[in-house]
Amino acid sequence: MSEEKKVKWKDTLNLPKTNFPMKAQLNRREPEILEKWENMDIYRSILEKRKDDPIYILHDGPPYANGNIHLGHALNKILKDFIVKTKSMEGFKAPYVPGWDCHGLPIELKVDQELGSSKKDMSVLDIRHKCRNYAEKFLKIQKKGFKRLGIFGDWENPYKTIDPTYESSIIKYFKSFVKNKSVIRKKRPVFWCNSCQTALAEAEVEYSNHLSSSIYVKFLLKDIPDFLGKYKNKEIFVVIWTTTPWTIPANLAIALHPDYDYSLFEMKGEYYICATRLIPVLADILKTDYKKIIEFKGSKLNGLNTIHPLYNRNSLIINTNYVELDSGTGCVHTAPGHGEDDYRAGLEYNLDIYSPVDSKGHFDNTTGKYEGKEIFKANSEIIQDLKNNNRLMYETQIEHSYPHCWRCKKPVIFRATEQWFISIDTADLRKKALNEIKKVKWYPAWGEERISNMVENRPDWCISRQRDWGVPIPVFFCKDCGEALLSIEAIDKIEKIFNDLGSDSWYKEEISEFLPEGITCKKCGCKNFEKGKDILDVWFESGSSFSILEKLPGHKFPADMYLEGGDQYRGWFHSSLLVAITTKDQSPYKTVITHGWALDEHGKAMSKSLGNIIEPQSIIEEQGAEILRLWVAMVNYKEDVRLGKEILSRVIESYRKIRNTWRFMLGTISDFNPEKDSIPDEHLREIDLFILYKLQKLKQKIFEAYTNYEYHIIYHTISNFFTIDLSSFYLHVIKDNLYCNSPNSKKRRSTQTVIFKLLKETILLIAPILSFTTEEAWENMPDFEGKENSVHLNLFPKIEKKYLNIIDNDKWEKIIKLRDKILKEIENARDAKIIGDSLEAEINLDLNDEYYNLVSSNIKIFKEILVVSKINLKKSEKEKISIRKSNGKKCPRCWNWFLDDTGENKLPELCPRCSLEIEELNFDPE
RNA sequence: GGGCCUAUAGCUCAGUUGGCUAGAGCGCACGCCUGAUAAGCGUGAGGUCGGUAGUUCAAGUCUACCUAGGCCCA
Repeated sequence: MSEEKKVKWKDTLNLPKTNFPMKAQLNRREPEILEKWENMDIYRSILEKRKDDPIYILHDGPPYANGNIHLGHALNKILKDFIVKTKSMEGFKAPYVPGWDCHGLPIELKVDQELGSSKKDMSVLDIRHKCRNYAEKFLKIQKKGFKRLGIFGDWENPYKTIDPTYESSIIKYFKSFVKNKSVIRKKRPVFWCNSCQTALAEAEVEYSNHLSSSIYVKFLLKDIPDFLGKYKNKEIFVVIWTTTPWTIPANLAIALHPDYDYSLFEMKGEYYICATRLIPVLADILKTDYKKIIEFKGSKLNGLNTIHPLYNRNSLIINTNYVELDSGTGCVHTAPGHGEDDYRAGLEYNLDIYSPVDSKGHFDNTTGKYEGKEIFKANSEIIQDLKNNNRLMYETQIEHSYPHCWRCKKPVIFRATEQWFISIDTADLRKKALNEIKKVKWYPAWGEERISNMVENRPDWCISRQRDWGVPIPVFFCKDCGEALLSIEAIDKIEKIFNDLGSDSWYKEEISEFLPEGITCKKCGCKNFEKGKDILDVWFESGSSFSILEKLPGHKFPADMYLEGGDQYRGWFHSSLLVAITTKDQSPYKTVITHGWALDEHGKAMSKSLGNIIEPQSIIEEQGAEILRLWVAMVNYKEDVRLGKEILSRVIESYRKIRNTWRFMLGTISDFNPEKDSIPDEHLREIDLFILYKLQKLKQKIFEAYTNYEYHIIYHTISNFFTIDLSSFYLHVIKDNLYCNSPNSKKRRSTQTVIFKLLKETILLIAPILSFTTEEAWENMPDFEGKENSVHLNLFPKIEKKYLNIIDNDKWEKIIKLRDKILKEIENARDAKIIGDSLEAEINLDLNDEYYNLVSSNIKIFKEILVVSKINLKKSEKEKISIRKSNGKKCPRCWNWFLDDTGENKLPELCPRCSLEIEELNFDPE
C-alpha cells in the first residue's frame, strides 16, 4: 500500500488533539499564570466565593526578615499553601495572612556592620530607622520569593511586628503579665564588655587566644562527713582550678558531679580531695607523689561547706552534672554571677547571683580591699593573697580560647546584671501551659512530649535585651533611688501612644507623655523618673502574633493550625503558648504540625562550609516552582527531608507523567461537548464504569490523606493511579474505541464522558499541590456550564457512591489477574519473535469452567483490555494459554488483524468494522 | 552531656495489635511500538529491613546497647 493511502486512512481516525503542550517550560509559563492570578485577584476571589462558609485559620508564623528565602522557607510556605488551598476546596473560608518578624539582633548587627564607626554619632532613632529600612528591604525580597512559589495569601497586607498596631498589642499583652505579677526583675549573667560598657549577645562575641593565669586553689573543708571521721582533726582541702582568678571573690560554691569518683588523698603532707581520675594529673603538675586514701562518689559531699580562701564565709559543695573530667580537678569553682552553668546551679541551690563587678569592670564595695580595682589588674593581687593565705596550690600561665568583644576586641566577661523575667510559676503559667498542651492536637504525636518536656524544665523567661531594635519594655526607673516602676496606668497610655505613633515614640516623646500625673516612686517617694532602655525579647513579639486574629475581620481566635519547623517547639510554639495563656487563658492553636529540616541528598544539613546548599531560586529558574511543590508533596515532611540531584530528577519524571497523562486525556476529548455529548450512566460501557469505580476509590484515599495532612500518600496514590490505572490500563486500552469508532458513536461518547470526568476530577484533586499545572490544564478543558475561571475557585469533587455499587469488583479483580497472566505469555511470544505488536496476536485460552465462563461472558472486554485481534476460547480442566500470530491480514486503518472471509466488505482492504465506519463517513479513499 | 526524632531495594514511600517466599511507583536492564512520539506499552533484575546482643515457637515490627544523621538545649 502506498504511503499516501496510509496517510489517508489515518485521516479518518479521531486522533488526540490539544493545545496543552507536552513540554512544560514551567520557568516561562509559571510567571504567566501568576500574572493571571494577580489580575483576577485570586486570593480575594476565593474568599469571596467562600464568604458564607465556616472559617478556617492557619496562622502564619513570621519568618525573620533577613536574607533570601531558603529551602526551609519554601518547604514551610508550600506546606501551608497545601493546607489553605485544601481547606478552601473542602468548603471553608480560609484566609491566609503572611507575617514577618522584623525586630531583633540579627538585623541590628547587620546594620551595625554597615554603619561601622559612624554608629557612635547616631541617635537611637537613626539606628532604628536604618534597621527598619533593612527589614523592609528583605521583607520585599522574601515576599517576592514566596509569591513566586504560587502561595496564595494576602500579600498586600501582611502583618509585621513593626506595625504600630502590632507593637501596641505587644504592650497590651505585656500588661497582662504585669497584672498577674509574673514580671519580675532579677540578676542574670550576660556577656559584658567592660570597655564598651555594654551587654553583648552570643553573636557579638568572638573567640580568640588569650593568656590567662591558671591557678589551683585550696578550699578548706569545714564540715567533715562521718565517713571521713578518722580525719576530723586534719585539714582537708577541696581543690579547684580556674583561669579567672578575679572571679574567686565571687565564689559561692564548688560543684562536684554526683556520680563521679572522688578521693581523699595525701600529698606533700596535706590532705586533699579531687576527682580520682585527675589526681595523677595534679601530681604530675606538682612533680610529686601521692597516697590515695579513700574513694567515694561526689554525691557524698553534697551540701557540705568549705571556707572561702579569701573571706570569712562559706562556699557550699553542690552537685551538678556539668562537671567534666577532661581538665581541672573535677571540683568546679562556681560563681553564679559570672557564668551560665554557675548561674543555673546557683538558681537550683538558691545561691545569691553575686557579681561584685560594676559596669566598668571594677570591683564593688563588697569585695573589701579590691574595691575600685579593675578586675583583670586585680588578678595578680588575688593570686598573691591566696598564696599568703596558704590557699594557692599551683600557678601557671596558659593560652586558651577566650571570648572577646567583636567591636573593641578586648576580652569580655560574664557579669550578672539586672534583667526582666517572666516568672513561669508565679501565676501557675507552667502548670496551665502543660494542661493546655494536652488539649492541642500535635502532628506528629511525639510533639506533645517534646514541648511538654521543655515547658516542664524551662527556667524563668528572660525578656529584656540591652538593645535598640525592638519594642521597648514599658518601664521607668526612679532617678533618685533606681527603683523600677511598672505602672498599669502608664502601660495603658503607652499602649495607646504606640498604636498611633509606633514604638519610635518611646524615644521621641517626653517621659511625661507616658507617665500618669503625680505618680511617685514607691520606694523613695520622689517624682523623677527616666525611661527604661531595654527592649523586649523578640520571642515575646512573635509570640504575640495571634493578636492579629482578633483584629482582622473574618478571622477568629484560637487558630485552627500552626505549622512550622521542629525548631519552633522551643521558639514560636512555646512563646505563643505562654503569651496566649496569660492573655487569653488558652492555647492559641488547636492543631500544631511540625515539619523536619531540609537536608542534602546524603541527609546532611546544608551549610556554607559543606558547600551543599540548594537554593530554591535555582530550582525555580531551572525546573519551576511546581517541581518544588511536587517535591514537598513527595517526601514525608514530618521527618527531615532530603533534596539532591537524583531526587529532583525523580520528581521531574513523575511530574512529566502526570502532565502527559492530562495532555493525552485533553487530546481525546477535543471534539467532546460535555453538555451535548455526555452519555447517561445507564448507557456507559462496563469498562468505563469500572474506571469510574476506581476513581471513587481514589477520591476516598486522597481525601483521607488530605484530612491527615499526608501529602506523600497523595503523591504516591496519584502517581500509581496515573501510571497503573490510567496510562498503562484504561487509557491504553480505550484507544481503539476512541480512534476508530465514529466520532458520535455511543461507545466512543461513553469513553469520552468518563475521560472528561476523570480529567476534571483528577485536576481538582491535585490543585492544592500542582497549583500551576492544574490551572493550565483547567484552561484547556472544554467549556461546560459553571466552569470557573480558575481551578482554585472550585470545591473538591464528591465521592459518588453509585459508582461504587455498580461494579462487581471481585469479577474485575479476576479479569485483571488473568490479563496479567496473558500479558506475560504475549511477552514470551514477542521474545520468540512470533509477534511484535500485540494486535498481531491471536490468543488461545484453554480454561476451566469458572474462567471459561468469565471470559466467554466478557469476551469483548477481554479483547479490548488485551489489545489483541482475536481470542479463541476452549473448555479444559488444564489451563493453557498460548499465542500465535494471526493468520489474517492487518487492517490499514485500525491495525487489527482480520480474516477476509465474509466477502461483504465494501472496502475489502479494511476490516468489517472500519469498512462500515468509512461508509458512514462517506469518505472517499481515492 | 541532656530532651525529642530518623535509619526498609539506586530514589521516594507502604509494611495493622510480632506470624506465610518483605510490597508499590520511579529509575535501571532487555524487548515491543511508532496513531500520547524529547511520548506510550510489556517483561525482568534489585533489599533480609543501619549494626550487635537479647525476649519469643516466630521480629523489619518488642527490649538493651552501639553507629550514622537531624532539631533544640547545655
